[in-house]
Amino acid sequence: MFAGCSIAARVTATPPLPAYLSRLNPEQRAAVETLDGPLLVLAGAGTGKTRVLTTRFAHLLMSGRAQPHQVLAVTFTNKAAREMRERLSAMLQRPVEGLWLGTFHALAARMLRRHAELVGLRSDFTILDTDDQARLLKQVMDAAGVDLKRWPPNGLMAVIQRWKDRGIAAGKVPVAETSDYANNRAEALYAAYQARLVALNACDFGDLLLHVVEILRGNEDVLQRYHRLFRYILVDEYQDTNLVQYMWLRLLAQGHRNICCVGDDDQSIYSWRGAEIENILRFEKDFPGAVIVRLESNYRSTRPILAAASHLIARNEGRLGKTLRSGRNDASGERVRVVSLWDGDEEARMVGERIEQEQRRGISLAEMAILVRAGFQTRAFEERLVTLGVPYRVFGGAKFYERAEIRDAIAYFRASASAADDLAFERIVNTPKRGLGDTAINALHVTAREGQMPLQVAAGRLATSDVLRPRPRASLRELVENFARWRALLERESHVVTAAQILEESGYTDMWKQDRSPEAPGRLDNLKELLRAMGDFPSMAAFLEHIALVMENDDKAEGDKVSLMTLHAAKGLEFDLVFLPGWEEGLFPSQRSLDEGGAKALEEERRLAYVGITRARKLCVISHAANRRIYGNWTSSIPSRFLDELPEGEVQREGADLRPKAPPASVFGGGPLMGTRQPRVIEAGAWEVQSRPVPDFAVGSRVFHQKFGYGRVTAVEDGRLDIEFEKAGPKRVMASFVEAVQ
DNA sequence: AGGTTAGTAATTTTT
DNA sequence: TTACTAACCT
Repeated sequence: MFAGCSIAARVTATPPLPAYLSRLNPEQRAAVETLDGPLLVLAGAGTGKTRVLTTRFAHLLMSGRAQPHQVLAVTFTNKAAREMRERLSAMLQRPVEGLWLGTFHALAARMLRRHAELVGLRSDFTILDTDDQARLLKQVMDAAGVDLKRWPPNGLMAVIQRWKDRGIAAGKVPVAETSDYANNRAEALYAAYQARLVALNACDFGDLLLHVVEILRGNEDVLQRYHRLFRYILVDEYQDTNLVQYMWLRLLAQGHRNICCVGDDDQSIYSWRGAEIENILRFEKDFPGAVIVRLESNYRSTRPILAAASHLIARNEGRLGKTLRSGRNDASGERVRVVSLWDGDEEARMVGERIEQEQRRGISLAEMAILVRAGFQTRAFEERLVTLGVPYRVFGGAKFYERAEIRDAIAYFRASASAADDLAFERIVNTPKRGLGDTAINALHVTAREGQMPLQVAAGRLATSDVLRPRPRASLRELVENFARWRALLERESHVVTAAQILEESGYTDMWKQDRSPEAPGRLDNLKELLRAMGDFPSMAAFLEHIALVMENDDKAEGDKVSLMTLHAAKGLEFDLVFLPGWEEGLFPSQRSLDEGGAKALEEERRLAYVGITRARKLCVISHAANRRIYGNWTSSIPSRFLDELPEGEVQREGADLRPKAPPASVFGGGPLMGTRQPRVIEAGAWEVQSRPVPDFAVGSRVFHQKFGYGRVTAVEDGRLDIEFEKAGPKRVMASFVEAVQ
């Protein structure tokens, strides 16, 4: 009884712990409760990052530290933003309004609309998609007389994008960041492109952040306003931020410095998109006095999986350092499998068999995934799964809003809503075909430029002049009349009804109805889906404003299906069973990455491997094939160096007899790869050499190959043979895989 | 103007 | 191998 009293007294002495905090482990609680000052949360894979983020947000509100609108919460994807919003309102048990929660781009766009005039835009500026950007840039280059064959627009696009990622505005390119593209004309073209954007009252994705940073830098009063507004800043996936995003955050965090960044340097895999891993590595320097909390208790994977991932990633030099430990009691489990196979077909067969086997053992297909380095690798597995009748779903590919039919439809809507939207009008002026070819389009541009008018107005002029032949002239007249009518209709009818009418009357739906290709019905479905989605918005203007930034990806997770996707697309997901095929030098790590980025790129490839392994909860099956058909011809490959970097004790090797000997000269040739590579140690037994000695082959000798059958040697080079096969035609194969006959 | 063919290039893609 | 683009023919 006395004991009972004293416990009661102690409980009432400290305020009761809110339920949402009691569910956290100590390190997670530290991440949630360290509210003031800069905080970096290093969240290893599977350590409850999302839970910490949302709990921290909820804690800020519940403890009365901030009102919902006083917290700036930034994510990279719409999906992450949506998830955070949903979990937050579940935690607070009410819908939350007025949040500054969204993607970098959406939040920047929201700010930019408020201050657009400070960078020469109107607040109703259009956000261009990649396609519009490319076309506009091409026009600018064309006008500047650049030889587009010699200097592909995509190259300049990349240069400009990189500048924007790094916070460099047109006219302010530092000497160290110049590009020799098109004989040093890149800077001038950048300026011309930006001028065109302003003239069109438009900006691209990169501009959203860059413009806002310029505004915050140049307008103290605006900056002050945001300092007063945001008391706390939360950032997700900090390892993926680029320089301009960092600048934006830094400007906003000046003063109170209540910035909490959550991320994992070991999962930084987007440097090629401008992400700077240095941002997270130098957090302490950027924000002196910063607290760092490491989340290292992993609740996702078995011990061997964690051990394999940790051992591999420990090879990287540039990392803050973190060790995943199992947070579960039941964490023993099966060793990671490394399976060696003869060729890609056999690899696909192996994966298919194991999928069926595991399915029989009660694991659902939705809990299995095949994760590949590059998109084209999914094909072999698709073919196999189709043969087996195993349902699967391929993630990635074109996003809903990136599909041609969706962009076309939106272009119609944009051009209807605004006669000044030249890019939209130009996109659909001859879609469906209206007999308006190069001559007509050129005439349109000339008229528009001379009269300083939008293309649609120019089209009206041309329709009543005799510059064009009768047929295109009539087409233009009809189109101009249509747009005028649709614009009027938009004023008095619902935007969904109008949209449906636009697609009908323009002949756009008919175009797809008459299309015989197998994709056509799907495209019509997508258009219907688009119209349905429009209903969620109050007006056409509201719909168009949001579409560029927040149109969702189409992949609905319905049905029990195996997931097929790239390693990049898999970040943030988890599965019971994960297949990681194609672990071969050249493919993974990717030769191209290594060529372009050297040692740093190799570390990023290794992080990609780490991401892949840590997606698995129960079993991870890694494989490589000795032979693979790449772009139509057979190539032999050596196992990925990453396979040597797995801890021997946690790994079970299978199918050793088919592996080729240690790298003779790699089929990928010398090149930078050889320069950046560490010398490999081939453990005896691990990569068992074929017992049969490799005989010498003379040009002209007759040989047999397991896969291609009989053939005659036409050339011998460095352990490889060019062989003219009787059935399979000319191939280049490793000498060790053929045997001499007669 | 529009369809056909030959030539060439080929990762990863949050917005 | 495939997919996209640019010249080329009708």
